[in-house]
Amino acid sequence: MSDRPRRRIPEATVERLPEYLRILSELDDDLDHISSEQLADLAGVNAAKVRKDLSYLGSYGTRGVGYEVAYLVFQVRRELGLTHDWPVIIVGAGNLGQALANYAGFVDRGFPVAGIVDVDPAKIGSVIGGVRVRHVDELATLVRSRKVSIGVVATPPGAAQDAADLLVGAGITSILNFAPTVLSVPRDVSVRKVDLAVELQILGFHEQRRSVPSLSIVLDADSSRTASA
Amino acid sequence: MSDRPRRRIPEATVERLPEYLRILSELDDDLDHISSEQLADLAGVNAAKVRKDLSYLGSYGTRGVGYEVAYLVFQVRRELGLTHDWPVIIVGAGNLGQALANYAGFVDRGFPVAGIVDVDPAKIGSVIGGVRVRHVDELATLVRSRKVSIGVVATPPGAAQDAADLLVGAGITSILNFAPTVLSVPRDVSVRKVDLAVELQILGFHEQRRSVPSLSIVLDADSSRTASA
DNA sequence: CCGAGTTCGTGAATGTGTGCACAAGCGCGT
DNA sequence: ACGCGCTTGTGCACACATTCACGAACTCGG
Repeated sequence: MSDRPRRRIPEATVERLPEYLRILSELDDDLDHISSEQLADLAGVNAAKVRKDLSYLGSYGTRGVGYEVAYLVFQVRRELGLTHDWPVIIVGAGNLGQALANYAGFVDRGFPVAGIVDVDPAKIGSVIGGVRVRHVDELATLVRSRKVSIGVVATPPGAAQDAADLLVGAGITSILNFAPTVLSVPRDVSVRKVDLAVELQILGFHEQRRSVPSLSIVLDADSSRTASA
Repeated sequence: MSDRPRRRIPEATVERLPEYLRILSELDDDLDHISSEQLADLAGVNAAKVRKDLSYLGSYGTRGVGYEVAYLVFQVRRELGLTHDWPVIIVGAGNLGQALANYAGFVDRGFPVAGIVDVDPAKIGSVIGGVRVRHVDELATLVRSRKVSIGVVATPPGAAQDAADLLVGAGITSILNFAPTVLSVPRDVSVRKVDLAVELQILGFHEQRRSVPSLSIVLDADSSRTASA
């Protein structure tokens, strides 16, 4: 109850912790300890990185033994703020919004869908993933009554900024944006963006490089981004 | 025709170029030049970064004037390998696979869906986004006949590694993985992963930090990740 | 043709992330 | 009780990324 090391955790580490957590959660129950090397293999990174990442949480490993899985899971969850669920609200019930609402991975990992809203009367009332689609006018009410702090923007690009404004107005402080648009929000609101086409374009870049090693020798191994376990 | 500076482009820059490209493509036609500062505002980054990023492509700006939009678009597209389309194949016709196939942003930005495959007989034959769902056995044939080099894994986690193996076996060299699983692939295959729940967990982490500024003062401004345009 | 104003391109400084390599600590067998 | 083998935790060096700051190059008005 008393301890809280509270070191500052590097952003790069924060982005890897969820992956470690997923892997640890899926391990066989009869495996009670895991070494940094085993975890590293499963996560497709190197062992030193795993140790350094975990060391930011405190010294939860035992030399010569490894990390106790159950305890480590608990610590990572605590650090990520997963001691309780974080309800999310989805704006936009199009293809993507529907897929997201149906995606079991959300609720499984602590992010139940508290609501879906849209402007299209044809969609309102239909039930997706167990949640009824409501009119966007009810957004603020929903956010407040369900104590939602995370919003997901799954609208067409043209409506994304409006959606963000609505979310911010309703008191949302974190936004996950799937629209190919840069959102403008107050500084104290966090935004993460996932642009599917951007991911493909990055792959396309490397793909193209691959076929033109002509000049500039082949000093471009690019072994990062690939895994081996 | 002759020139090709071919400097090595940093990965961080590669990840931003698609965003610049999108913004530039959406600009008014009557705007023929743009300054690094304007572009930076639109992209939510700082101007020096834009200039440095663009400088890796060569010196395509004019001091005192800015960058000629049309020419810059051309150069960025060339650098990203977008001089021609890159057909993609989607494995998995579930909610996410369907949403992806329906997503106009793919074809609009040069990544037409050459095929969708699944194992479920109930799904095979249905048409999504103008493409008919085929049996996964036809994957290799499709890949080869349509010269597909990019695969998208949109299967449940348990089937993701099998899907990746099939893609690699068929000759795919880049994979975009939406399944919450670490894929193991030969070193010469590029993999990018998008895990929706991970994104939420990262937001959750910051969300939780927000509510506990108690100790450790408030030295955590975290102004990155937000934009202002 | 010159000077004021603008904007690029980039060297240098700073900040962040990675990975090696090794001392310190733990468990187990004898 | 002790030594051996294993694994963590971390200092350090290097690589990568960001930002500043300023000279160079351009436009335009007079």
